[in-house]
Amino acid sequence: MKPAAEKETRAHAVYRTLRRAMIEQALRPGMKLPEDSIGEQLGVSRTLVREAFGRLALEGLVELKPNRGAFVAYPTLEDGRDVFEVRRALEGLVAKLLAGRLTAAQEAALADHVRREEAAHGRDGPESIRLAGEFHTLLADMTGNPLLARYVQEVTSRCSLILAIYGRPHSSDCAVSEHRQLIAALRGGDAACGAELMDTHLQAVASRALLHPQPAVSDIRELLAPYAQSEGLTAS
Amino acid sequence: MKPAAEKETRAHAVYRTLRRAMIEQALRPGMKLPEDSIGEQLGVSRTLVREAFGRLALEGLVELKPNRGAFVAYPTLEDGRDVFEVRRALEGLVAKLLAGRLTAAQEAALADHVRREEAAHGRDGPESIRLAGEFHTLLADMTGNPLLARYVQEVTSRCSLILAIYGRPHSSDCAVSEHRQLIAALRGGDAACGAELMDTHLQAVASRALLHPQPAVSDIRELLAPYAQSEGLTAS
DNA sequence: AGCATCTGTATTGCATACGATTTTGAAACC
DNA sequence: GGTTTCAAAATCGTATGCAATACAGATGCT
Repeated sequence: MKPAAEKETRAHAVYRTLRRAMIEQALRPGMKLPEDSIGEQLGVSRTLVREAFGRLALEGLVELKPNRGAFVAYPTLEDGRDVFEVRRALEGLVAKLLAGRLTAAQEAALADHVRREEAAHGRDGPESIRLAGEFHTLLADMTGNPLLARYVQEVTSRCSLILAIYGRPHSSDCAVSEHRQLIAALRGGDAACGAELMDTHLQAVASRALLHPQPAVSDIRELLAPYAQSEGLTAS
Repeated sequence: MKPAAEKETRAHAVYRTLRRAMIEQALRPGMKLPEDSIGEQLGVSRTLVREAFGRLALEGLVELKPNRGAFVAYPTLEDGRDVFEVRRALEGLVAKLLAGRLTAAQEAALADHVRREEAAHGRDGPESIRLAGEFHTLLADMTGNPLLARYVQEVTSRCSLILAIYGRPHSSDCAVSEHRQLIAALRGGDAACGAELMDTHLQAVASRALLHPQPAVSDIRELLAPYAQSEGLTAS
């Protein structure tokens, strides 16, 4: 009956929960992440929270200050420039690998995703940001290169943070049409053209990121509650 | 720039120890890594060993099987191809960024490193492999892009494993001269030329690792060696 | 003998405990 | 009033303990 799915440890659930909370900006850059309260809120012990922190730190989403605790990363503008630099190289490779090799099913999946992006576009809430990122990870997955896919996911996450800090409120407005163009170019099959378009798209995303300060923190528990529930984690 | 005088937690020391042991092939691909015995050997508790495992797993050096424990990763040939594919993209960027921008100090550091590579070249032991990898991480560090540097370090680590499994004994023989050429090209300042040379160098490394030719039958013994060892079987 | 089932043991997943370090905040001092 | 001191509280780093799972050898059945 069941396709022998992975058992998915709870530590990983905590990781995914926190990750999503950060991508969707429920947890804002710079916020303190106390092991105790987060564990309590998610119904797990500090051990698992720490495990998640370690992983998130490696992905650049949290910063671990020795003996002082974990914080949602607050990348500088220069960090942002570095990330985009790497991202362009990685996604350039994605485009090169995918150009002219998209299956019909893949094209459908992409079209479907863009449609969802469009639907979420009105309310430019957290979902819109997440979907825009997921378009790129979806493409990366299609290369069949797991390492490449993981790296793209990571730089995409980091970019979400950077946009959260420096991006203008309506920054993701025009992304949808650019995604459509990109799909068309990849279907066209010219690798150079696809890579080029990907590059200009990313440059556009990067340039949309300009200086813009952001508000401060509030209660972590409240922010996490909806995430905990949707991931199957229940507090006491 | 961050002052961040890291206090270097013991967990990180465990990580570095294990990492080096794997790069230098003291821990061979496929070996079981029991938390208890390793912790005992290193004088720390399982907690810290687990923490190190988590990090190493993310870097592809260990494989974590749920409820079964940690093993030194045993990448397939296809994994190897994927790694080299990403590696070429990343290091192509390194070359592009560095071309014509090497300071005198940097050139000196590179020359010095190549000299050390040459020195270690006679005994083609683990040290030779490690140094060859470190040349690339050294270059990546010089870009001043920490993310790029981390990725290059990671793919380099993974390549070390792959070479340990599939590489021929004298595979790193000619690498030194290629490194010299590369430095010269970067000093020359033509970005395209530097990137090109980096690419061919990496292709050469990859093909030396038998990624392009199929592994011959005679390699089977070597493929099985790590397994044999982890099972307590001794061939020769 | 060959195969399935059971049971003991080793090892992991996770929680908890405790000393160490940092932070807080109030009292003391200039 | 502003700064310094110092103790209490909060939080982290690490070790250890317990339940759950997986593995190996023994036992029973055909």
